[in-house]
Amino acid sequence: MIRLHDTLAREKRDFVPADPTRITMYVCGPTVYGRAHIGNARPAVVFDTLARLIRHEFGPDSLVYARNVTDVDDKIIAAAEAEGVDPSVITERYERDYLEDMRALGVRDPDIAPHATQEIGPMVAMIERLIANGNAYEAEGHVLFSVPSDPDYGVLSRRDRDAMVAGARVEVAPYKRDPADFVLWKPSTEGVIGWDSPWGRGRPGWHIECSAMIAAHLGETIDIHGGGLDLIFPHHENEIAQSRCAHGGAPLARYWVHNGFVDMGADKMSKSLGNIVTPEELLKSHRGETLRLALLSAHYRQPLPWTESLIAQAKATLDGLYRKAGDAEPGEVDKGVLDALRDDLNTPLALSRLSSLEGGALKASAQLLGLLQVSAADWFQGDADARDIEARIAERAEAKKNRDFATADRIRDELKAEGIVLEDGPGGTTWRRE
RNA sequence: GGCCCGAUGGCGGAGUGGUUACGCAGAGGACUGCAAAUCCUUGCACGCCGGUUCGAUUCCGGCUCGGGCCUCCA
Repeated sequence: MIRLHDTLAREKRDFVPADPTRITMYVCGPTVYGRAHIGNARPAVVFDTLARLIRHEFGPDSLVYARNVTDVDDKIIAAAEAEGVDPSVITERYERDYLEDMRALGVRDPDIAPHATQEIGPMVAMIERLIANGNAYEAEGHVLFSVPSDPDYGVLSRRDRDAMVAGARVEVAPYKRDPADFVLWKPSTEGVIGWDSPWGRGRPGWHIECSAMIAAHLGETIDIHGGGLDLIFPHHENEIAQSRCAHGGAPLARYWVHNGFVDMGADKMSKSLGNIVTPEELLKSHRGETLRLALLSAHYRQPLPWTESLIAQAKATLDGLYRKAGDAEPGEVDKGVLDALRDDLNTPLALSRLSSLEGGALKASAQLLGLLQVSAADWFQGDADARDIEARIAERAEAKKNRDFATADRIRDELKAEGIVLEDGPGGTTWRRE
């Protein structure tokens, strides 16, 4: 039995899917206007790990995992204008980069990757239904969701309308009937990306994208909806309102799962704060599994301070695990690891269990976490020039045989300077990348 | 101001009403020509003040500090 912390209930609940043969999970994916940072990677890694666990528990074909791509957005439009190119140039480039980065972190592609620009029809249809139901209205080319029309608005973030309005830090547009109302459709001026609609040429608001794509691909009520903590309000709150009002009150998701932030120093990492570090940069000097282990080293709901020391610890831990696993074939997944993961995806506890395992059980258990995915030889030696290194090791062995330790040590030091570490064992000398 | 979350040893980080997390780093030893790796041993903790209790790091209240959200945000 898997237990998950449900943000709506603010407590851990037994995870009982509506249909165990078709479990549905939706996670808010990237808005592709720039390179992903390591904070963006956390939900991708966390929910990838959850997907692996669900498939292990319920069967390989039990889960339908959707992660969207937001490829129409004001930031994308701005980036395209800045470069003087079509928005699709921007979105295609950064989606490709995103997938490359995530794959390097051992994140499997989701089953479905809906793109906002490909789903305009369902969005328009949902907006029409909301208008018909009295939950939305047209004003000056915009369509707005009427927050006062939904008495349950605010259940996820637990805030009442007065609090939301009082703290609002953005000017209230004059066409809004209520300051809390949010945009479902907005007009596009000439030359800006847009689609024809009953309300004129325009483009969808951010929140309706997810609601419409979830309904189109997964159904009115899904099992798990995931994303970062900062999406609780307003994004997920608005999704709930739209979907529930469009679907006769059917709940949008049965479990709401939110990951904490990756912190830089005292602050969260974000593009607007300008304190980001990207997988692209990190992957130049660290392997993807190292970064993945670092991201899994804290519980997913806890903040994770990102430091050089964290990465170094992850690397050292992984070296040790690869040594212990050796060339073993994956065996049975350890029960302690499973129990830790079943308890609200307690990856730090699962990782601590790994250190007590070896061989096939270690390999199988680590692979459930997306770790130890390559052979030990690949991990330790990788693409280093084996033939050259073997030749120099032979040279050193000859020197050692002649008790010419000065030469032997010189060769060892030279290799060390190239990032190759030698280890003399009873069966001879082995080598690995640092 | 409102809502929410956190505070554990040098670092990361679980967990628990009463006995050891675990990992990384460090120290000592074994092994080694010297190292590395490995093995053995080892030191270091539960923000503050109250309360409940035979007993609290663990439960409750308050406080302090830190973080997040309050319509850009994973």
